[in-house]
Amino acid sequence: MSSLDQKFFQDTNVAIPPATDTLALSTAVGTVTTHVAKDTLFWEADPADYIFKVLRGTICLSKLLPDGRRQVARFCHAGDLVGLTASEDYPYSADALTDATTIRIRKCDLDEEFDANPAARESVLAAVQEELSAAQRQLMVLGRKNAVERVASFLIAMSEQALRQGEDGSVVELPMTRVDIADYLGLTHETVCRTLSGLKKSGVVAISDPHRIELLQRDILEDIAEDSEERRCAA
Amino acid sequence: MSSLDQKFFQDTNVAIPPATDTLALSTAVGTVTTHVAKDTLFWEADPADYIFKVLRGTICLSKLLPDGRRQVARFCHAGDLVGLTASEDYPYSADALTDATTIRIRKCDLDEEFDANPAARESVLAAVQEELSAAQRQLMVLGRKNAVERVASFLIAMSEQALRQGEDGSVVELPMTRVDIADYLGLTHETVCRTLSGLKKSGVVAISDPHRIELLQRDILEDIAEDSEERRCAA
DNA sequence: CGCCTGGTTGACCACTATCAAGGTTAGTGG
DNA sequence: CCACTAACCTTGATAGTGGTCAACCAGGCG
Repeated sequence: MSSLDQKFFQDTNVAIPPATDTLALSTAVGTVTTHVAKDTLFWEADPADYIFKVLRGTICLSKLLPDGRRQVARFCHAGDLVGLTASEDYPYSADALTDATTIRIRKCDLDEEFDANPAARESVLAAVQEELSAAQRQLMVLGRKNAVERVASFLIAMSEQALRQGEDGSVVELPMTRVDIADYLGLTHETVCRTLSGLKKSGVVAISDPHRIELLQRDILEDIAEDSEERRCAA
Repeated sequence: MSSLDQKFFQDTNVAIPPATDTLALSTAVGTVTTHVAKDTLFWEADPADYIFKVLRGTICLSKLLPDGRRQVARFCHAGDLVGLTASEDYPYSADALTDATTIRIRKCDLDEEFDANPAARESVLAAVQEELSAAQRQLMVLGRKNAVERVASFLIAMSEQALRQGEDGSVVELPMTRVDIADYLGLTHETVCRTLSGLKKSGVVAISDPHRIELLQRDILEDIAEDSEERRCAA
C-alpha cells in the first residue's frame, strides 16, 4: 500500500468530525488530483465513475434547471466526500471554488475496498448519513426561513466549519461569490448583498473584505438563524 | 429466524425500487408494529433507539422551528426506512398520516446484523444514498421553483410513487392534508389550494375529492415541474 | 487604458403570505 | 336520524418580502 493510498482514507486536515471521517478505510487506490479555481470536477449527468475526497480547498455541488436557474446543494471542504451516489450518473455538478486538492478513486475500486474491508463501508455510511442530515436541515432553511434567517444560518454554519478546521470561528472566510451564496440559500445575489449590509449596519457583523466576515455578535446571529424574536433586529 | 424477522428485510409490497430495497438483509430481529392515523412514531430530538421499515401506510417526517414553522422532510411509503440516522437523536418527528404498519428494530440489533451480514449494510447504504439524492432534488424545488412548479413536481413524484406500487400513475391518492403538502413544499395551504384550483381550471388535473387527483395531462404537468415555457399555462 | 467580473444600492413590482370568511365533510352525541 | 362541532378545504382582499431591472463602483487583467 503506497502512502498515497493510505492518504485517501486518513484524516487529511486538522480536525474532521467523526461522522465524516473515513479513517477506518485503509487500502484503497486513489490518485491525488489538483484543481485550479473554476475547474469542474464533473458535470451533472456525467457517468459517476469516480468519487473524490477533498484534501484542500472548497468544492461547490450544484444542479441546474433547463432555464438556467441554479441550486447549490452543498459546499464541500477538507475531509468531505464528493460524488458518492447510488445512481449511474452524478446528480449534480462539482466545481472548485478555490484551488483545491482531492484524492480521486474509481468507484469500482471503492467497491473492492468495501469487500476487503467492511469497516470502510461503515464509515462511508456514516458520512452519507451526516450528509443526508445536513440536506434535511437545509430543507428547513429553504422551505421556511426568510432572507435574514437564511443568511444568518449560513454564516453560523460557515463559522462552525471554520471551528472544525481548528480556526477561530469569529471570522468567516467566504471562498464563494455572492451568487454562489444566493444559489445555495434560494435567494438572489442582490438580496444576499442587502441582507449582509443590513447585518453590518446593525452591528452584528463586520465586513472589511466581501470575502471575510467577522461575527461581532454571534449570539444574536444564532438567535436570528434559529427562529428568534430577534430576527427583526437586523433588517 | 422467525418469519417476522425475515419480513423486516424482505420486499413488503408490490414493487420496491432496488435502491431502497433491503432484501439483502436477512437475520435481524424486528417487531411488527401498527399505528393509527395521527400516531407519532417518535419526536424530533428523542433518542434514536429504533428504526422502522414501513410495510403499509404513509409516514410524515417533519421538523419544527421554535416559533412553530414546520418543514416536512419526506413522506415515507411501503418499503422506506424511517429513523436511520448517524446521530444520537432523531433529527425529525415521524407521524403516521394514515393507519400504518411498520417493522420496528432496535438500532443496536441492526448493528449486530451489520456485523453478521455485511451485505445488509450495503443495502442500507444504497437506501440512504437514494434518500440523500431525493433530499437534494427537493432542495431545488424549495430553493428555485415557484408555486405551480412545486405543486407539479409534487404531483409527478406522487404519481411515480403510485407507479412503483403497481398502481395506475394517472390517479394520485393524497393521504396528507393541504397543510402537510404546504409544509412539504414550503408554501402556505392557501397557496397550495389556489394552485391546485388553477391546474384544475386549466384542465391539467381533475379533482373530484380533495384527496384524489387525476392527472389529465401528465406531459404538461411534467413540463411545468421541470422548468418549462409552459409553466404559465396553469396560473 | 478599457474591459470584465463581482459587489452594492435603489426603484419598482410580482408572487405569495396573511387575514378573513364561508363551504364541505366526517365524526359525535342527542 | 339529525343537530352540532371541528377539521379541513376553498376563495377573496390586502400587504409585504424578496425578485427584477438598472445603475454605479471596485479591482484584476489583457
